[in-house]
Amino acid sequence: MPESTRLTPVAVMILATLREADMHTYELVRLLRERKDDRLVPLQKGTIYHTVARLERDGLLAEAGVDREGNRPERTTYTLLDAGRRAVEEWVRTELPQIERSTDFRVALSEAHNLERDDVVALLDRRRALLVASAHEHRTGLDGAAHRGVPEQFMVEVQRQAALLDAELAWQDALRARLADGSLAWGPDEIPEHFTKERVSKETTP
Amino acid sequence: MPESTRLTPVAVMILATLREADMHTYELVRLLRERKDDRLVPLQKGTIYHTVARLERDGLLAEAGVDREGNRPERTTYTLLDAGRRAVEEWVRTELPQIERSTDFRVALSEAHNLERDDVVALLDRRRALLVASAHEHRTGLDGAAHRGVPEQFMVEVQRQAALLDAELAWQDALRARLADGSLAWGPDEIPEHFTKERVSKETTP
DNA sequence: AGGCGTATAGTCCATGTGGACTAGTCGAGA
DNA sequence: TCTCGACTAGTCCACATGGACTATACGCCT
Repeated sequence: MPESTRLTPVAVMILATLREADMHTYELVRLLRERKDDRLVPLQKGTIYHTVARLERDGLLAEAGVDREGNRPERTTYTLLDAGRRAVEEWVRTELPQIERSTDFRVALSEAHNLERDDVVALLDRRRALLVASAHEHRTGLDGAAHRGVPEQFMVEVQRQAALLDAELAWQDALRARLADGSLAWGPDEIPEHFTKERVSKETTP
Repeated sequence: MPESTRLTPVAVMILATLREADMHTYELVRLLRERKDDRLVPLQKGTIYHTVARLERDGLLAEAGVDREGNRPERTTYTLLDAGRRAVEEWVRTELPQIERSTDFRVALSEAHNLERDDVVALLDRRRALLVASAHEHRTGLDGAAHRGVPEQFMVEVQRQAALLDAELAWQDALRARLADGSLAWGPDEIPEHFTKERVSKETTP
């Protein structure tokens, strides 16, 4: 019943962040903004509070107690459930091979390190097929339009898309190669441990 | 009072289409889908009906009478008002120089032919500055991360963005050049007239 | 002639999102 | 010491979107 409703990119970011440590909602907001994750998706407070509530309702995360610091309003700390952990992985697996909805893909790429190297390579291969097909479709569309005498000014956006698809393909092939030959460190096992500790503590205890 | 609320991409497409001819909502749906404009933005019926209602409320378009063909349910035909015409132009002027929110930009680019050549060139120049700045920011961000020992696997998405920014810059410079030296026909005056007539009639009388 | 599928035309509700608003607390300066 | 502004933490409402649902009419096959 949980993974029936599709996750939003914001939801994925929240779950992925909770993977690192339990925290309360306001801290999520701060942390995500500090890390500039709003460069991918606009992170409004309202949205984040709503999303956390939904995720709790759907059993992907749960309250882990209420604490109050000093005299401030008490705040509810949340923890990631197993279902949540799995949901992130599944979402990445779904979105990583996609080519449309590019912000979903960017988020998926940002969270791809939650998956194993081989997994990612396979997903990128599927994506590659779509990229090639789409580039081809754009080219034939442009040719057809040219033949039918469609003025070029109406095709400018399509031309751009074709150009960017080429660039994307080149970039992705380079990434895939580095993943396949092992020259790019990947996954939790290959994170230098000094960095693992640093990650959360640095921002949560300023 | 009208242009206070920002237009959505769907709204812009609707207004731009009404520029060509008056039509009723269902026809808008069909036409936009036939032209594959849903490649830019998902075009749901619900969304379009709602959007048209909003646009009417805001005085950007208006009823142009109700007709019934044969015995079919009667349908309301809408016409574009002057405020609507201006709103499209303004929207394009706002979104064309932007670099984030890339689907807005793609729509703006698709509708850029509603603006004059020089206008577009100037807007693209403003956009170019942002592209250059963003590319630079990404590069320094990557350098900084490398120095601080951030594992590369966390920076993959940023690397991609940097690569795509380069490609975008190259594409845009090429377009700008063709606009500036006149080698790309632009604007309503430079559409071959056989095509102008063809455009609406072909799809509305099948 | 009757029935079935598809096209036409549109409504409605659940979900998601963004911005405005509330309200208490801490720190710095007049 | 009082006040003002900024930070903390969160609620609430209006708007946008998507999908399901309704209902009639037309064309085609049998």
